[in-house]
Amino acid sequence: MKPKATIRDVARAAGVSVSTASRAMNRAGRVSADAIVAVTRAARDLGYEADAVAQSMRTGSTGVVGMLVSDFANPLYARIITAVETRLFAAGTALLLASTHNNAQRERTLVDLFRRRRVDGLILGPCEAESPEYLARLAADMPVIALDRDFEGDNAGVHVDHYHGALQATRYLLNLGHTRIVLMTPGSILRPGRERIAGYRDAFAERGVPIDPTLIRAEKSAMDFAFSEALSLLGSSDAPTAFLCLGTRILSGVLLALRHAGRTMPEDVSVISIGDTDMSELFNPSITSLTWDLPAVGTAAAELLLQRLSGQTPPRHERLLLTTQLVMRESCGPLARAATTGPRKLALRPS
Amino acid sequence: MKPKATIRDVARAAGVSVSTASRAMNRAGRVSADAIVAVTRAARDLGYEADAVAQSMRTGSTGVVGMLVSDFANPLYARIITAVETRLFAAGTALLLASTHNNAQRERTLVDLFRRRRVDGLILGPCEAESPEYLARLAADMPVIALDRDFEGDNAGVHVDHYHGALQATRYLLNLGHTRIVLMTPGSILRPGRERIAGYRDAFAERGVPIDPTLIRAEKSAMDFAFSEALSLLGSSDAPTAFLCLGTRILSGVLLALRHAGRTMPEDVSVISIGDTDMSELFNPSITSLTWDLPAVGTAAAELLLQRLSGQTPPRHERLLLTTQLVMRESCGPLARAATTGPRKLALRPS
DNA sequence: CTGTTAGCGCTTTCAA
DNA sequence: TTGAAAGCGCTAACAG
Repeated sequence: MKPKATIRDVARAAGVSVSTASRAMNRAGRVSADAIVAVTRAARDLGYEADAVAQSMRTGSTGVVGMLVSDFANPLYARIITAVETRLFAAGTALLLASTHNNAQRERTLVDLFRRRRVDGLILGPCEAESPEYLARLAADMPVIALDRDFEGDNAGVHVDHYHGALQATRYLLNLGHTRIVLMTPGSILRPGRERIAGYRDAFAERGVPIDPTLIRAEKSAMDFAFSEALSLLGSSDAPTAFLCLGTRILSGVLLALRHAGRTMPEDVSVISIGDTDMSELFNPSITSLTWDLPAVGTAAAELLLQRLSGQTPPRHERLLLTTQLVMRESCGPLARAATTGPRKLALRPS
Repeated sequence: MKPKATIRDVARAAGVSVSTASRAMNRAGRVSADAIVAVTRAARDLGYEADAVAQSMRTGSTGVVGMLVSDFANPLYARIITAVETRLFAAGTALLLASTHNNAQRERTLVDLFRRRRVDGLILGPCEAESPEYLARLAADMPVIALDRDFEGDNAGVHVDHYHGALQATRYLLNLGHTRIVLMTPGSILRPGRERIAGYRDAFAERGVPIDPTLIRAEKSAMDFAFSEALSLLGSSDAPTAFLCLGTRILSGVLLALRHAGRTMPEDVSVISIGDTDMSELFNPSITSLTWDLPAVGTAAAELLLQRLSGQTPPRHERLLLTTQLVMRESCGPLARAATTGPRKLALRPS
């Protein structure tokens, strides 16, 4: 573990001063061709790598961006993060990643940690108990790009049009004759949750169909929670005939509940999932999915941040709205009379 | 965006010198209770946050660890990373994450980037074209924990016992009467690939069953690749009756191929998947899975690294070997004569 | 127990 | 075009 070469070593080897060495390597200011050649050679020979910490100290910029999401094992976030990392890498910027576990307390701790580390900017995914004021205060201190979060003041963010997504998906199910439609989405405190509930409500309102509020389950997104919720709903006298599962883990829980209750898709129950994962595509029957361009979210977020970092502070409150698509597959069917009134069918396929 | 308070401001406000302020906040050396109180108060009042960059500069340690995996959208890695992050967070260490896309060139670029950033240590997932010498050289410079990689010299790592895993899974299929068993795994250049092939071979050898090398497909792990490979195998005259799908995307590709070819599990073809994902559990039929404790891999890696960072350089070449388990589900069945000789059945379930 | 001082490695005025 | 020197914010000798 030999001590790393410093710029002084390079300067000495090249027979110039440190400042010339610095200028030569950064191609900044006026430097003679001779100096550039000598310094470059010396640097290569010594295996010199500029100390990013010292550079940060001097320049005030770390070349590091922090990103916080609730859970990066969630495939939806994973794809967004991948896109962010790809874009940042192209810009030579590193990514400091941490998970909030949907815990506001932890989020703050992490933000403080990142701030202390002098990250150049922050990308924040949705998190429980988000407070727009908190965000606004934070954004006053450093560039912040929010994903699907409400903002106060003029700040940048990337939003997905969950409202119209939920509207469209609910309409689709209503068109198939369903009215006992369960909406399951993570937290109504979060923007996506609120938007989805609004879309769902409006779809019902359009038809003049009254809403059963007990069918809106906007709480935890854990699989076991979704499982027990779905199971109890399915066991009720006026059981639902369709599920809008707007969370990866929620979908898993509902599918499991369906199997336990001996219901089949789409005969007994119609299901719409979220995000176009392998699961939705490969499941048998394949699952109709409400989705959007996940990588675009990540790329846009990174792009927005990079732009701001490069000083091109655009109109500040730049916001992107991405639209959703409903990918039609086999998991939805017209409402079967039998499913709501007649005796319940037993398991139709091996479970 | 008010300028952040520095330790000088704190010292002045507390009426002490910077060094006393520093000592008070770091609880290092001898400091009077009075000083601690005054400094703590001043720091709080000023909203002081120590500049981690300056601290790193001075102490030589950044409190940041770098991690490189081929693809963090892969749910298996995602779970490992989650565990790593959780453990590191508990230790106040941050995680710099990047994806190699299984590209040796990119891996080196990233390692250099991280080194320049003076990360305290590195956790490296498997990557194509890994070279043990490269790793050894790297590890001479900084603490490196390798995951499922071959090492030269004495270095630490966490390994999964893919050999016995593949052995056990292959035995299981052989016991069911299968001999036309396809082994699909990412890259035979990587340790996991090599180990699995060895386990597969040895299981056949135990029975004295000859191996058909064309059934070993250890190349790319892309879904479309797996799909076309599986489809062509299924279309051959002596089609396989079982698939060992040792990659998340590989499983997806094979399942899709099965559907396209109109084969059903487990009647026509038996399938074993990897990693205990929702997909394996929820698929219909549920899929027998070769798995291991993913979070344990991450926790162990973080632990090993943290240990080394804290100076307790243990016997150096500390290596952990994790065992695999075969989770029995419904996707495997005894070899059906009809499947290999008689006319092929058409799709049995709606696709 | 506390203050003074010397840098960590780098970039960037400022003069030459 | 180049070099000398200052100093980013912090910690750690060292002297008091």
